[in-house]
Amino acid sequence: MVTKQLKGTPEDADLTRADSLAREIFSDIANKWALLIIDALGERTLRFTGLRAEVEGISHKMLTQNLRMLERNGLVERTVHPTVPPRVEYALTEPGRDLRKTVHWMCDWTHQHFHHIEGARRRFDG
Amino acid sequence: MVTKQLKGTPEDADLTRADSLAREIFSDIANKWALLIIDALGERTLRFTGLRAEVEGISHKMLTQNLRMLERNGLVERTVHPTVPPRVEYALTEPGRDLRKTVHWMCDWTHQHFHHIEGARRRFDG
DNA sequence: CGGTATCCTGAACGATACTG
DNA sequence: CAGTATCGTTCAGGATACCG
Repeated sequence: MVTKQLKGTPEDADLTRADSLAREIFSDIANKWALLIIDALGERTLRFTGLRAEVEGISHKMLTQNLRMLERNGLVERTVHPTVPPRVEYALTEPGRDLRKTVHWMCDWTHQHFHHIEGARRRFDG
Repeated sequence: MVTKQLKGTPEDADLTRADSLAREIFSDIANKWALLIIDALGERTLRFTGLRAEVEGISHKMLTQNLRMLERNGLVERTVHPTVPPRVEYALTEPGRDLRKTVHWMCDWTHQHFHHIEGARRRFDG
C-alpha cells in the first residue's frame, strides 16, 4: 500500500525504504501529463515534436519535464541520433508499456461509468 | 482514448462530448491526492478526521476539495448524521471501488518494477 | 529540432480564523 | 466535528528567447 507509512524499527528498514520510494514514484506518475504521455506513446516511437502534437494541449516545457521524469524512472527510453538537426526518439520501455495498461483501464472505467458520473454531476451541481 | 480529440462533424457530436467529458474526468482523477484518498477509503466507511489521518500529509483544505470533487463525480458517497457534533461519513460508491482496483494495479506495478526503477534512477542521476 | 534558461502570472496550497 | 472563507506564499506552468 502507498498510503500508510510503516514505523521505523530496524528490521523494517528495507520495507520503509521501498515504501517511501513507492510513494515517491506514485507521486511522480499519478499526474495528468505523465499518464497522457504514456498513453500517447503507445507502441510507437515518436519524436519530440510528434509527441507534442499527440498530447493535446501540453506545453513545450511540461513535455520536456515529464519526459525527463519518465526517463529517470525507466519508463521511457530516449534515443539521440547525433545528426544535424538532431533527431531524438522516445519510446516506452517494457515497464512503461506495462503501466500503459493501467492507463487504459482508467479510460475503460471512465467509459463504463459514463452515465453514473454524468448523473452524479447533475445531482451535485443542481 | 483520451489523448486524441475527434473532429467536430455533426455526427460525432455525442462522441466528442463523451470524449471531452472523459478527458475532464481523467484530469480530475489522475492526481495524487484523489487516488490516495480512494485507496485509503477502501471498503471502509471513514469520517473526515479519520480519513485525514489515513492519507499521509494531506491538508484539511485539500481533503475537503478532493472529497467534493470525488462526490461530484459519483466516486464517493457522503452521509451526514445531523447530530451535535456532526458526524459525516465517507465511503466509496461501486464505481469508486471499481476504480480503486486501478490504483492497486499501479501499486503492484510499482513493486513489480522496483529494481528496474531504482536502477534507471541510479543511471540517470549519475 | 530539441533543449535549457529566464521571467512572469495565476493557480495550488497551507495556515489561520470563524460558523453551525 | 466538519466545513467555509480569507489571506499570503509558493510553485506549477506558459511565453519567450537563446544555444547545440
